[in-house]
Amino acid sequence: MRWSQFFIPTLREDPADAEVVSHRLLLRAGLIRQLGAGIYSYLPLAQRVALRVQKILREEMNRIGGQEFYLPAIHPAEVWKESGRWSAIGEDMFRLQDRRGSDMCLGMTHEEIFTAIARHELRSYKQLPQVWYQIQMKFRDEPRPKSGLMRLRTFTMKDAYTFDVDASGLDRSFADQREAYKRIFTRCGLKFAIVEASSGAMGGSESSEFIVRTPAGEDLIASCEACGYAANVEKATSRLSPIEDEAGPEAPEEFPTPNVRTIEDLTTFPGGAPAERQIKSLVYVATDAATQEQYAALALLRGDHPLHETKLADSLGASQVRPAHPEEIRELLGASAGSLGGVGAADKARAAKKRLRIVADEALRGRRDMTTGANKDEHHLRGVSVERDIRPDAWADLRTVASGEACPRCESGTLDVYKGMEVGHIFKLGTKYSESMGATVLTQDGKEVPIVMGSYGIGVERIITAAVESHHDADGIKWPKAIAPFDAVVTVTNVKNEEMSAAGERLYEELRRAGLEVIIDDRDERAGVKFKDADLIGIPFRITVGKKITDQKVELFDRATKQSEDVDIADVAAELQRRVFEGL
RNA sequence: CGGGCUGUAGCGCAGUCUGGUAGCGCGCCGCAUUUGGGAUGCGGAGGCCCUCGGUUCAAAUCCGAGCAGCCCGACCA
Repeated sequence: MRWSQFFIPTLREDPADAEVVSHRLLLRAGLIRQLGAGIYSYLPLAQRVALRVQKILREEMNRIGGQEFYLPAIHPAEVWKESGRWSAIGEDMFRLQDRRGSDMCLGMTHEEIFTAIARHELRSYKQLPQVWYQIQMKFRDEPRPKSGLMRLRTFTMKDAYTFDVDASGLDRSFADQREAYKRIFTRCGLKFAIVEASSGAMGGSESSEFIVRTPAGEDLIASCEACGYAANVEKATSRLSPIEDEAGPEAPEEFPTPNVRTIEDLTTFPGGAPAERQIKSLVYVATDAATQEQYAALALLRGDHPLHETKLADSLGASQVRPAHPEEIRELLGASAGSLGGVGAADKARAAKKRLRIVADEALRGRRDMTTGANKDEHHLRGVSVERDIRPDAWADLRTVASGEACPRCESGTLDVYKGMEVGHIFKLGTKYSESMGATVLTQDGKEVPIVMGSYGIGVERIITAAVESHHDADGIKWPKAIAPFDAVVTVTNVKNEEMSAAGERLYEELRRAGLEVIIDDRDERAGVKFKDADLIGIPFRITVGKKITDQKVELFDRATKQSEDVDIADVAAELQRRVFEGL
């Protein structure tokens, strides 16, 4: 390519709306332009990067037996109604109607569509396993798109689906995908962690996220350096030192607590209790994942422990939970937040004819002589034993872990909580979709069984974003070699100088013949402008053809290390080939 | 959906409080000089001041409604 004719609209100044590093640099380097909130156009430079990412995705998918499909992006509602997700998914789905008034949607993922194919065509265990994938546009009407390509409303996803006859087959397919993902992210120049995650509304038994650490990330990851434990905080646990309680009184004792509204208030109130001796009581409204029925949930935690809402939802089997409104709380328990508690809550709910489910955090197991609200404004109870006086409907891990807590897996480590972005997510789906949609095969002994599925996604834009977040400096992007838009740029410092210009053109042709992706900066600009632009868009290597050409020397500049050296022009092609292809 | 902020030239912004000729920097076009880290001079082009309505002799500016974007939170497959 010739820079003078190639569309690279770089910006000298930072765009006002871009705060996150990757967003700012992708705009400034002329890769993307915004069309709307969470909707971006990819300009030629970005498309070159995306195509290289996709090439890696295809190679690694094909390597584990993947077969590439290309499915529609617009779907009739029927298949989504069959799986139950037409109603289970809320406003995140773009919905529309066709001219006949039939419900349609834009595809936010493709489990239903692939399953619809599988149920018609897969009949026998002999056809399994199958590994199907595609690289396709996805549409999700995010409530809050943000940070450039980090959270988009339309994006490119490599989504793969596996079909096995049984759980052990799924285990193998899942392991294959996991290994493929490791190779993909490594080849793309990313450092990542594989973490346990909640499978959420996706369903299924197990899921792992691939996370790239960056301050711009939206996920919180708890990890232990000592043993390698890593989990999304929506799933992470930690080991707590046990607390020895006194037996306490025979029964809870009520006492007045005027003006006490919070756990904190009660720690300083005369006759109160330290936070770890209090029970925090939080009322939520949960939506059942299967029936869509709404009901109240009372979450109980140790006073100094924050709730993690995803954990609460998972423990209830709810598709979503939200904090109850003050009126709802009063209707249910007859008191305001600040004086709530689990003692007698079930009776109160029954009296109010409301369904209530009480879930207690594991850290409350066996605790006695605790203090909590009395479900009577400005009154609390002391001497509460959780099992004796509350008898929760369920025990679950509800607590959000914090940095510095002890690792749940190893003896010595402590947890570090850091921000990261999800670049890939793999799920063991099991039979959720095959059962609801009737995708079955016959086993060897002639039994009809639902196909056991897995689903595996990688966001192409997320890889690009993570690469920029991980590889940049004050001058611009430093693309990892495998996904850079070009391998090298030949910079002719002065195109009006015949000798430089001619040497540059000859070198450009030679490098192209050597199999390198090269762009020649043949613009009639001053050298400084060209250097700044080359640094900004982040091409890994720059060959500067300048004054030293009289001695047959050019300069080889490494963008990542900023090291440069003079090389004989005759040796450049071989040297570049060595550096570019090394490690790929 | 709640809170905050912003819509003026391609980009970054001033002007709005106190109504009266629409400005600055960068970029863009032409000419000259310059040519290894975002050159200099001279000349020039470029505007539905987000939209609609209202007040006024007069609105970028005041009032009302709407739309859009960004940030925080809620949310998130």
